[in-house]
Amino acid sequence: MSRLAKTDADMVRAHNRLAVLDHLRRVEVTTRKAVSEATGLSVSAASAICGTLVRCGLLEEIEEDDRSIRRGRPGKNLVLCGRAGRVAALKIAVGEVSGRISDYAGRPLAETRQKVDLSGQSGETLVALLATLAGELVELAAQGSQEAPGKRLDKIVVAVQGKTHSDLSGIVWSPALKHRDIEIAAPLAARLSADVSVLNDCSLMPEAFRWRPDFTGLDFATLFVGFGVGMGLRINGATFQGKHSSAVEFGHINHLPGGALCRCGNRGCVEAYAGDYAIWRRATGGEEIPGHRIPDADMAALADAARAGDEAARAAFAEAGNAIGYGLGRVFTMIDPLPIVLTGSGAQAIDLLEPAIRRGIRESAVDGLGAETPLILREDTDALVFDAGTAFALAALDGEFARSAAEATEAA
Amino acid sequence: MSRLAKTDADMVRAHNRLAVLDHLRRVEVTTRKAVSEATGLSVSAASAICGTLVRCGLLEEIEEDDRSIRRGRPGKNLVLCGRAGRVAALKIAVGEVSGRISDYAGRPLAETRQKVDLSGQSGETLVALLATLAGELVELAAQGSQEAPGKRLDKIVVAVQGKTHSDLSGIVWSPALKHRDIEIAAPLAARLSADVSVLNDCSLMPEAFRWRPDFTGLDFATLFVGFGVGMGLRINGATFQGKHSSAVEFGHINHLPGGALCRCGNRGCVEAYAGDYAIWRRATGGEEIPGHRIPDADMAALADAARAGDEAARAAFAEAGNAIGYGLGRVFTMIDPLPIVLTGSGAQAIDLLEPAIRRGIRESAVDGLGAETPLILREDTDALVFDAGTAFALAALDGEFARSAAEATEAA
DNA sequence: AGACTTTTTCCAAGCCTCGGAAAAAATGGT
DNA sequence: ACCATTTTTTCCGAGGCTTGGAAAAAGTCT
Repeated sequence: MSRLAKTDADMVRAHNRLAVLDHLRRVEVTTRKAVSEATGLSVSAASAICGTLVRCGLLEEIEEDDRSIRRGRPGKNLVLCGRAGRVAALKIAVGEVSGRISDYAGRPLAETRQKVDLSGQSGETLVALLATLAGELVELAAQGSQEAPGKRLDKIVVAVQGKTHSDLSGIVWSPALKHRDIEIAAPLAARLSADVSVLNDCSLMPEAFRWRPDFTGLDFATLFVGFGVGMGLRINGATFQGKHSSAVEFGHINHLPGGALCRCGNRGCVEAYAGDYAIWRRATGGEEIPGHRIPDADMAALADAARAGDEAARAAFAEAGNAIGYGLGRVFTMIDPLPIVLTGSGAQAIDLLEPAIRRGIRESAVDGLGAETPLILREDTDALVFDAGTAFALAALDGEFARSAAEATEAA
Repeated sequence: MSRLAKTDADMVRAHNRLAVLDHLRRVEVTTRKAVSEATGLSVSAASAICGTLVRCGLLEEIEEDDRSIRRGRPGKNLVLCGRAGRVAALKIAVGEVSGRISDYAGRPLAETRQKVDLSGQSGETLVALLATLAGELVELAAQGSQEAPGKRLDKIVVAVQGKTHSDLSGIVWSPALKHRDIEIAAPLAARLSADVSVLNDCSLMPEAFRWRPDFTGLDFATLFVGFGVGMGLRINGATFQGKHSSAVEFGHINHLPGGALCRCGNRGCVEAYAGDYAIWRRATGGEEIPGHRIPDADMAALADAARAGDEAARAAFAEAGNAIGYGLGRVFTMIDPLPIVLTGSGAQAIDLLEPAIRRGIRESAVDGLGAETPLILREDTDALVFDAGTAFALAALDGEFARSAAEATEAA
């Protein structure tokens, strides 16, 4: 009925514990006093909460000879306890699955990658594949350190190229798979007895910067330009998740009515100009959509040709940049001019794209606002997705721990 | 530093009081028991809070012979107390200022409207004009009821055509005014000793539905099509406010690269096809932007001509619908397919626009998603803006009351 | 070794909300 | 007319969390 729910002491406790955990995510190491200052809690309350979290096993006190020449009683250093949990970020892409496992402190423990032809696979096979991948990661992590062998995962995030359900339960459609509507979260959770969330890779990306001090309070967009074109948005401090498609389908925002043919069946989408296949066909004079994915090496070669003066290649990249620029201009007009984090093969060809991108923004945004927006390059897309999935998982875990707060029953 | 702030008993109290007030905004009349059920608070807590709010003068108990044939002790009816405050919604448009004053219960007390040539006015004159307008409204309201004469306003919302500062302090630019960067909130607040917020009219519109049960939890867009084209968004239960321009500049989302000339100086904006002036020049074969605002009567006549079979007029409306449709398709691709509340002169010509709008959405959104989205007409734009401004003001007032909670010192 | 400084812990107090019991206010049956 | 029943409201003690100040702890400086 009512939109506003009540609040009580339990929620106060959970909220404040989460505030403490959130602070630790940002600073790595802190003291009770610093927690008090960062959160606004009284020193008594901050100290009490820290004490509880240490007893819960979420935090631990470490001896660290900071030895800054300060007088007075030195603060006890507190850090997140890696042993409190484990999360995995898995990634489903065309012809490949990969993943990273991290401990509760966010330290990566292991990564793995596996080429595999997914296209014809059923949902069960895919879930089995992911379960195996997760098992491998746990195995690899166990080799690294001898403690807590065979420990289960607490939370798994699956990042998928393509459209996912907004309830994080599975895949609606993916270019990596022939089948549609594949349920992932429930069956994978049952197999691994871990919480599973399935999200679109691009819309997840802003999570990678969740605790980065230089991005705190900043709204920005992540832009993937490669075989497809996708976007993630951080607005008002929250990562945007649509109700319907879960993602900002930037690549399918119409660029030119009745324009070039896109994989989605429509005409004139941004992707139909800026996707790898679009740049390729434009440079090679085709109009069809290539049946195969253009290898990264081929795209790199094409970029080099453009740099060497190949006119068709130059024009193809310029047209791609123009479509991206107009798309960004449209987004900026709607939302706000935003800094852009760029990744994918487009980041490698940024020298060819940037002038056209900025010109496109200038021509399409009111007062050309946003044409000078910062462009931050992150060439390693996989790392970005792993960072994002891990942050998403850890944030969710923090929330659960803050709520449940199982105080460890200590001996004597 | 940290993004998460602490919570304490004060915030719990404020939050729960706000939950009670929010419930009352939705139901008009309630009882302590019903409050408990709606908010999730225990009956004791709900009763205690209601008691306090009654003593604060925000709520009052009324005798109402509901006389439904129920046994048991009848609940005491509670309603918002109109005398607890007064808010005004003012509107600045091209050649006109208008306003409505309402009591704390949201009941309109008076409205006024005044044709005036604003274009060359300075900021001081504009503020003086608004102050006079507000004074008139207070006067009119005092005539209606004899109690509390000369009572001041608690909160004023100024809705403006054009771009406003995101801190709600004033106008960046408006088609109604020649001057730019006009400070409104501070000087008007000083004159009237009331809190003042300045917002874009279109982005404010979703607030009109804030407490409407049929819109609760629903994301939707409000679309104004008239002399300009603007949009308001309600996303994830919040009315979207950009950091930079405060508004979704839907009218200036690019429709066709290098297309028709727009008032903003760019080419190909949606407004350059769908604004009154754009439809007019297209129908009359011009390419220039008319120097004057096309009167509503002329637009109505043009629509009638189109209905009577005038080909140029039909084509002009169809082209406008197409641009709107592509614009919506682009928005839907980014955000989500959303129901649309349509207002402005475009609502009067919806029969001419709708087919082209839906075709445009179908051609530009992925899978044509959103082409069948509900289109809700609200022909009275002023009423919509007043509703929205009033709701915005009352919501802000509720928040302040819930926080401050000045318990009235009762005699004896 | 003693004075000083800074961090941490401890304790009583204040606010909320909660749950159950008691009171209040009306209806229905005998 | 009176008593049992039903439903709403109020009252009261308990529990939980934060607060502020005092006391304790753990170093540095002279």
